[in-house]
Amino acid sequence: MPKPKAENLTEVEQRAMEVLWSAGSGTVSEVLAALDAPKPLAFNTVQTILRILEKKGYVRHREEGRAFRYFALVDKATASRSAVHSVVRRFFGSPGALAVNLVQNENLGAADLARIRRLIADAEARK
Amino acid sequence: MPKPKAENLTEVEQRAMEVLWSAGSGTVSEVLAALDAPKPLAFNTVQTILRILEKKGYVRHREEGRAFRYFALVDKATASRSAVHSVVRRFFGSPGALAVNLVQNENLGAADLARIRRLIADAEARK
DNA sequence: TAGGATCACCTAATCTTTTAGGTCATGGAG
DNA sequence: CTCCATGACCTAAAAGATTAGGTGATCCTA
Repeated sequence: MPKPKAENLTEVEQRAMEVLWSAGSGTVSEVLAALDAPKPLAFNTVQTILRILEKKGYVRHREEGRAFRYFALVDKATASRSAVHSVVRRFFGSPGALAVNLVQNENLGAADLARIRRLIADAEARK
Repeated sequence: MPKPKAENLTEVEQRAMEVLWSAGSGTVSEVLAALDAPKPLAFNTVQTILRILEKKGYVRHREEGRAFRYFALVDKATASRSAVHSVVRRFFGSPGALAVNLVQNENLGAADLARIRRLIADAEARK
């Protein structure tokens, strides 16, 4: 996809991106309406957030009548991979170490465990 | 137009904590010496970082001669769990979903995979 | 056609983070 | 005893994050 930014999403930025990811796109009004945050933000605040996201390269906009319609440039999978890698780098050293930690300490559900078991079986069979 | 903020570790704060975690404790000078950052920081800069960490509750200090010796109040496991939970909350919904994602997409090493396989086998045998 | 709603843009206030200078106290070297 | 290095404390400046007011343009409706 587009340019990978080393920047990280902040809290409100994250929530705004979440709206765009699940709705596909949004005007300022639409994002504002979809953001049922603890406190409702002002129209101008959402507008500023989207402008900052655009400056950071996370979204672009297209004119649509009088308003701007915003589209995510970075998809959720990319953003989540970047966030995961940041945690891995800071605390675990490798993705595998994080995975081990999760399985060991987070009391995962039986369905998740079974799914992981099958993924590993497949991987090991294929090698 | 104020602004509150969740209290997470930032980049330099993280590095300073890393020093305390691995050394057990440290004075400003010791932390400064151990921080072989890209840029060497000023003594006063490290001092400020430690003061901020103390205000945030991550460390405490004890007088030692003329200097302060700092100790981590939050251990690395706790900080890493908090960082992982934040990523899980923002992107995955559950720790299991993150674990599945890692096993599926991150091309883990054979040793990690084997370790996870054994952890799951144990867990499933025990239930 | 007047009035309100919607919107982009500009500006700004506040707060945090990162970085560091200045001041003053003290302890050790000469 | 004097001087300097070390250290705590205070202050602050630059940058980024968060929130929002003000302004003027434009569109919709009565």
